[in-house]
Amino acid sequence: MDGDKGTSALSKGSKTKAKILKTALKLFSTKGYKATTVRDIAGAMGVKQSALYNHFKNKDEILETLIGDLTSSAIVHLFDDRDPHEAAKSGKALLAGIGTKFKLLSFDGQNEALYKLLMQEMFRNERVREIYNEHFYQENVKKLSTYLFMMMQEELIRSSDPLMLANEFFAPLFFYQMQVSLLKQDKKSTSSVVSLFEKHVEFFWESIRIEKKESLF
Amino acid sequence: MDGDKGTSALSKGSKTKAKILKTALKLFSTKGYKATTVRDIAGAMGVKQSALYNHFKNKDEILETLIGDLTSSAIVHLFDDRDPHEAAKSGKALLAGIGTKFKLLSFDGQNEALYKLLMQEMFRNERVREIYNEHFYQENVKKLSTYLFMMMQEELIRSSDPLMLANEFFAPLFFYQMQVSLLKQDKKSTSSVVSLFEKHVEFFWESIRIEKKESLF
DNA sequence: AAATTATATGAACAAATGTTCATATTTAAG
DNA sequence: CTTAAATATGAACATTTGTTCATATAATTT
Repeated sequence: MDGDKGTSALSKGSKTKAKILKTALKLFSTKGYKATTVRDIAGAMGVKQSALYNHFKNKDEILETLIGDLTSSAIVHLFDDRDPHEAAKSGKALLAGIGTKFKLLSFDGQNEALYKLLMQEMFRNERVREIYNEHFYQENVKKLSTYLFMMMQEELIRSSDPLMLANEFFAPLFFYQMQVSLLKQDKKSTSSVVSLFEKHVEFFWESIRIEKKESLF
Repeated sequence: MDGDKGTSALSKGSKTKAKILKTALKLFSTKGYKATTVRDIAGAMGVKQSALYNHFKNKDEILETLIGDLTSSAIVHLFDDRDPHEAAKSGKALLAGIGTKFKLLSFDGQNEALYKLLMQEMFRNERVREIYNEHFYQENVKKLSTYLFMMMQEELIRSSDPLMLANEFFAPLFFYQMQVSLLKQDKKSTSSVVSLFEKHVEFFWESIRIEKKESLF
């Protein structure tokens, strides 16, 4: 019934369902859930409103489905699941990778829409808040803090509160992602913000790294 | 007609108008603008819906007024207007002051509601986006970067890109403010985030300050 | 106290919106 | 080709929602 995306032999049915979700996401993220009507969604895909009810029980179920998809979205899976110890040893490269991932996600249309939906619904929908907090925030910050802790043990970075550091690394990336999203909405240039992603990684790393001992000289 | 707030001799009329705005802000920030009905607002203040139309042309005008108030809100005036040179000389104390201000604002009910309204409407209302960008973001970051530039000249902090630094200082404060707002919504403990405000200032300052020359020894 | 102004009420309306359903049309299976 | 299942349509519905307005009540001024 579901799953199996990417298969070209999909029954037309599930293709339509996917189209509804895609269209709804675009509209929800632009106008907000409440301000988007069932007619808007149907109209945008060249179909009458009643057709949607063959695929979803009601409007709420469309939102629920999108919210459910959030959990498997790219924005909640920041880390490749490679060996943690190896990852930690790579030091700055690991952080640079995360920075780049954030930057790229800012420019991925699908992710951008999900991000905007998240930001708008978070404040009025407890379930969205829960997903944001557990999957998007907590999970990533915790994972990051364990990496940072390992880096401390490897004496790559100075010893301090890993959770604090993880937050300090995470927060600006989140913020810059928001800035990109806002600028793009008005078709303004994003170049100044884009450079901030890299500058952040650089600045952060310089703040925590242990200067190589001049024992070589 | 307007202005003159704080005067106890206010005509009852403007008191009602203020009450409408206060109630509407509370509801808008909780349920979102579109999901809040005129009946909701009237009901919350124990009055019939039609009464509101003696004070505002329509529902939109209530939102417009609240948005207009954003400009004069505390969240856009982070800096006391004391002498810039004096402020810059105070170094870390200046940053600590801003950090504290952010923290306090997170726990001010009025500000919290405005913040939530801002966050929700920003993505679908161009005017809100403009106010956020110009008054809340740009203005503060620019001001902060001039302070940081002065600190560089005073050799209090290391020389680098002031605008980048300003963003790096600003972003986590913004993020932590959001976190507090979300946690409070579910009546969860905010203590861990609260400490992050101070830790951020500490971490940031340690990252940029120039270690006192050991010329004294 | 009378008159004027400001504010509140109740009832009503039109438009918008989510939803249903009987029927038509398309697609897939036997 | 026939049949069965899936999907789309048009029309209608019950609510919800923003708004208006004539009238009532309260407050302020003269």
